[in-house]
Amino acid sequence: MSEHKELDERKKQILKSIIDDYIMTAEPIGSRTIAKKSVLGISSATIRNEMADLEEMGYLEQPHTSAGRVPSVKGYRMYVDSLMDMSVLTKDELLFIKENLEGRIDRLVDLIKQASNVISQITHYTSVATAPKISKSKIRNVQLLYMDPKRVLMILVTNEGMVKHSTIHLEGVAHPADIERVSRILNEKLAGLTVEKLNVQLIHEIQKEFGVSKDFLFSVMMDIAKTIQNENSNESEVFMNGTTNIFKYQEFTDSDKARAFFDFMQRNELINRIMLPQGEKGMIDVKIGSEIKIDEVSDFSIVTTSYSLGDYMVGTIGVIGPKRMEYPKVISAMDYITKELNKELEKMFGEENVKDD
Amino acid sequence: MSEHKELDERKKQILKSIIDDYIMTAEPIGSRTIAKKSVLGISSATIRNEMADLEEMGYLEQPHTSAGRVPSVKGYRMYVDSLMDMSVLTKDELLFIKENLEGRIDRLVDLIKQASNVISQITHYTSVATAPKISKSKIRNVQLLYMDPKRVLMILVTNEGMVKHSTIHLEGVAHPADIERVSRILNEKLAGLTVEKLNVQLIHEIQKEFGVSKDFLFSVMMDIAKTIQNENSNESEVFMNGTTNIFKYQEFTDSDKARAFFDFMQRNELINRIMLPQGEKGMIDVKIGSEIKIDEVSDFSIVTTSYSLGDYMVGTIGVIGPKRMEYPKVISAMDYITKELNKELEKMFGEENVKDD
DNA sequence: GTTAGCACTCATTCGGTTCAAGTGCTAACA
DNA sequence: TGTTAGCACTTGAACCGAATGAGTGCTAAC
Repeated sequence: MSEHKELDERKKQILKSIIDDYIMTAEPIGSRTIAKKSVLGISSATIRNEMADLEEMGYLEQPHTSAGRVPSVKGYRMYVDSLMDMSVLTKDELLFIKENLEGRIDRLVDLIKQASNVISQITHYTSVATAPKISKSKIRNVQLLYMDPKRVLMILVTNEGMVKHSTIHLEGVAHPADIERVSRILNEKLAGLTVEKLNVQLIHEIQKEFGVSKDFLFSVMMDIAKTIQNENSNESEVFMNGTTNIFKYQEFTDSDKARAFFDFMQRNELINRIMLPQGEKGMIDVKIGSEIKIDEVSDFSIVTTSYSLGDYMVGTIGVIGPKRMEYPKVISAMDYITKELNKELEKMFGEENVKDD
Repeated sequence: MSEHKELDERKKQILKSIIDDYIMTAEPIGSRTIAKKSVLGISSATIRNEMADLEEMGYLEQPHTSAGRVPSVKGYRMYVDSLMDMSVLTKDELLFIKENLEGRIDRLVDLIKQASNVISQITHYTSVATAPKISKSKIRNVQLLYMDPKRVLMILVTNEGMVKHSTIHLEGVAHPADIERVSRILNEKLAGLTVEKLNVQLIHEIQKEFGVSKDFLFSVMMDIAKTIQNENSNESEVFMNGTTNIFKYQEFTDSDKARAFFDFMQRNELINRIMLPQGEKGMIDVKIGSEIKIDEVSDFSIVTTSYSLGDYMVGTIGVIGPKRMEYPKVISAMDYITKELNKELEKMFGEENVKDD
């Protein structure tokens, strides 16, 4: 019974062994198993004593008296923070990632989807990604297209080449020629601006200069702002891959558990909550079970990190899997993939942004 | 033992009773159950005889000798084709559908997604919809935007107001002013055309008239065609709702079955196969178990129908659920929702198409 | 043609036994 | 004092056989 809370070296080794084993088997680990596998020339009885200590300290739990031990959240925490071996991806994995991310993808969202897809294939867990938020993005081009007397189609291209569109419903009646004229004016006046720059002054200015209807200008600008800021609302669009991987892990073969998982994965607001960017840039954030603070996923762990371009476009990618996740593997995969993704983003949009500023 | 294969009235009644019951309970149905519930003043022994006949004729099956009977695919087929009562949606359901489809949706795909969503909520099964195919659609507007010396963004608006975009990679180096000029020319020349009209002659014509680079024109046109025809390739984009409803049905609580279902639902090529438009316009197509001809879903039934606008835009919506599906309810829901959807599409795009022709 | 009655089948349930894994504790040992 | 062998004890899982009961098919009588 160590009277301080610091774990001595041997306890650490034992804890690590238990967790390594548990991650592979999902079965409670007994003292004999560790005694046999561990390099420490130590009997099972001694290990039993140590395990009792570790349980008392809160690193391990016992499903029932005659079963082996299972890691607690605190145990996993310790494991992730200071016990686990770092892992390296195999040559094949690195190649697989590169091949699937480099080059041939033109669209921002397709790239993100692909990154998510790659992560779930490499890790064998479920991966989630949120679409990038681009509130600080500049307007490259705005175009209004006459649809019918009551509707105008607004197409917006941001500096990154993202294309958004929406339909504007008119109060009055419009003529194609008018719409086209306003379209030209707006394109000229708004190009290069960020959403924040769209304000009442600007409307006045344009109105004065060109004599365009104030109401119409107002609804168009509102629409543009909404269209961009949709991306920026508290609910981002979410991409998922490998949800069925959950069935690979015995603790979720029970159909109630699986169901709970799928139900959770459909709840966008909750997914968004776990996907809030955490920590500093480039940091990989690990949350284990109850640390997530959402009851529905207290049996899971999530590993998230954010991708970005400069500081004006940000999104999050993550992995969700059982608490006994292969943390080393997931972390190294996420790290590498995020870097590749960032590189790719830089390639796609990097230079222009520098150039434009 | 009726010597002809035609079922007499009583057998039909019994078969219908059994299937009605089985749909509700998913338990094999015994002769006593039917004797008690049925209006025919007939003893269980007689029903036993009839059931034996029905089994011999292939309408029923017996999981094991001491169990009740279960409908066979042939039984369900008979039920769907001529036995079942038609159902009517409740006032609340009709209202729910109207409220969720009418008005307030601007975008084509959002409307389809919403229809799929509504179907899964009304039926409590999984619903699937394919994005509309629009190969015969006309070009309303084409625009090229200079991105950087090697890339041009092409934005295409179809007559229905669908916005598509893609990035064109250039061989040579382009100047913004050139791009803009070509953009104007193309917009003028291509507006109102269908994809099929984009051919080599047209390229020559434009080249002659404006002296634009042939290579460049060619790659832009290819891109436009590809962009529209993507929609028309053998793999449409698929929208799904209510996949987790599968857990509601006891025959799929077994996690292997659930897993098989989810695995299937991820296989786009298979979903596309079951979603091929069947039968005539407005027809509701029911396929039961093995009739689907895809092993992975031989435990399911699917009900599909297509939505359309004129004859140049078509997509399919469907429901997938257990073979013991509530066919009457699903069929009436699909029927009503498809009609609402078509009305909505007509409202969105109907008049203009007439006008443009 | 219908039905009562009965012997038979067979999946499911339930209690009890055994089994094996694992523990905690004690006592002996280095 | 820390380590270890040994042992009694706990407990979930697996196995087994009997009882249960839903349902059948068949026979014989109506």
